Amino acid sequence: MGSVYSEQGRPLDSLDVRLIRLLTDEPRIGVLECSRRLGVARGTVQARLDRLSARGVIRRFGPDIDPAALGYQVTAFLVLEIRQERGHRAVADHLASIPEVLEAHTITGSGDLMCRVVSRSNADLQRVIDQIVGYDGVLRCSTTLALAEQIPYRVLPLVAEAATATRPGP
Amino acid sequence: MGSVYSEQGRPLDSLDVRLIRLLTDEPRIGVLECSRRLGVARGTVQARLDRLSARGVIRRFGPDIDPAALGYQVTAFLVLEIRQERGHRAVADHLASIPEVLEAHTITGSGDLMCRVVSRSNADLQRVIDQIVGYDGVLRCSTTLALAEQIPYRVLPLVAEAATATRPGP
DNA sequence: TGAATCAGTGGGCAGTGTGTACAGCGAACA
DNA sequence: TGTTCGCTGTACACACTGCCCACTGATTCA
Repeated sequence: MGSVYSEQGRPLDSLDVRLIRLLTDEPRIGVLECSRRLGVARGTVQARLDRLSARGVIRRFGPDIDPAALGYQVTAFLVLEIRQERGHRAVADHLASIPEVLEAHTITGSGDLMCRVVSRSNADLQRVIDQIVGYDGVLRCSTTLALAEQIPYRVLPLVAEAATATRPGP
Repeated sequence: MGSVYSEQGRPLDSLDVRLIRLLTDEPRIGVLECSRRLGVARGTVQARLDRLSARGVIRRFGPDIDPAALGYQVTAFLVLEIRQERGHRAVADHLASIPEVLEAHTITGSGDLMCRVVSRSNADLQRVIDQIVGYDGVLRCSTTLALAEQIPYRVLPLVAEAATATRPGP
């Protein structure tokens, strides 16, 4: 069946990539400034942005919050084993109620759920973990601390790749 | 020693939280509109934003790209074991050269590096993994597929928590 | 081959937001 | 008690936005 997204309309072209890169580097600039930097008409930039948003490539323009700056300097990845008879949903709801849980995925392998949590300190992490395993749908929790961020989250290289990889042949 | 961030200036107050929430929900609105919605003066919003940026709480306002919309619908977490005698740096550099690697952390536990990668399909994931283990600094790679996103990445609850947790007593 | 469609261009217009400055005011602090 | 700091309200010049139009060039379709 492919997928909802697989059609992709037309793939990204180099202007899309340059636009995304520009906005990533200097997010506060407006459409007009973009058009000047990219050497195209303002309407073009506007149309490209509309299309990228409509296609879902650009999800939002929200502020990017740094948990560390809020005092949450410890990051950990937890793999949970759950009582499968109750389903993932209940556990996910429980996790969602804990602010320190930043994201959660169901996974393959020996565990059932993987989540990313933050805490104020290693000691504070214990409190968060206690909260998570306090729920009786959670059987086990194995914790992996993130020591240093070798590659901070990034998408730009992927965007560039997506544009070149799907470039139609001659 | 606390940490670089531990001082935190003053903690977030409720206006900060409401501002961040507002900008998250409707990122395209400007400072003036924010001030109207929040019922404060425009200068106040401007000052708060400046402070939040200066403190590093708001990292940027960049566009949030959805890899799935680019055709990268498979997400996986890889745990790498590396030749430690060469250090993490070389491996991290290698990983950084692969667009499908979205982030990477050094970790505690039996592995050395954990990274998040995306690919166009399960078959395509093999290609990405081959690229990663093709580098001889990488000894082993254990792969965990992310099946479903139970909690998409979020920070808002944490922001609210940070504000209430540090609220000064009466 | 001719018609239609679509993306891009360049221009204009009214309305609105931005950057910036300034004076006044209340609360916190020394 | 005086100072500092954050917030308010106001003002002004400038720039940008959203929206419109007419025109061009390329591609698709009949």
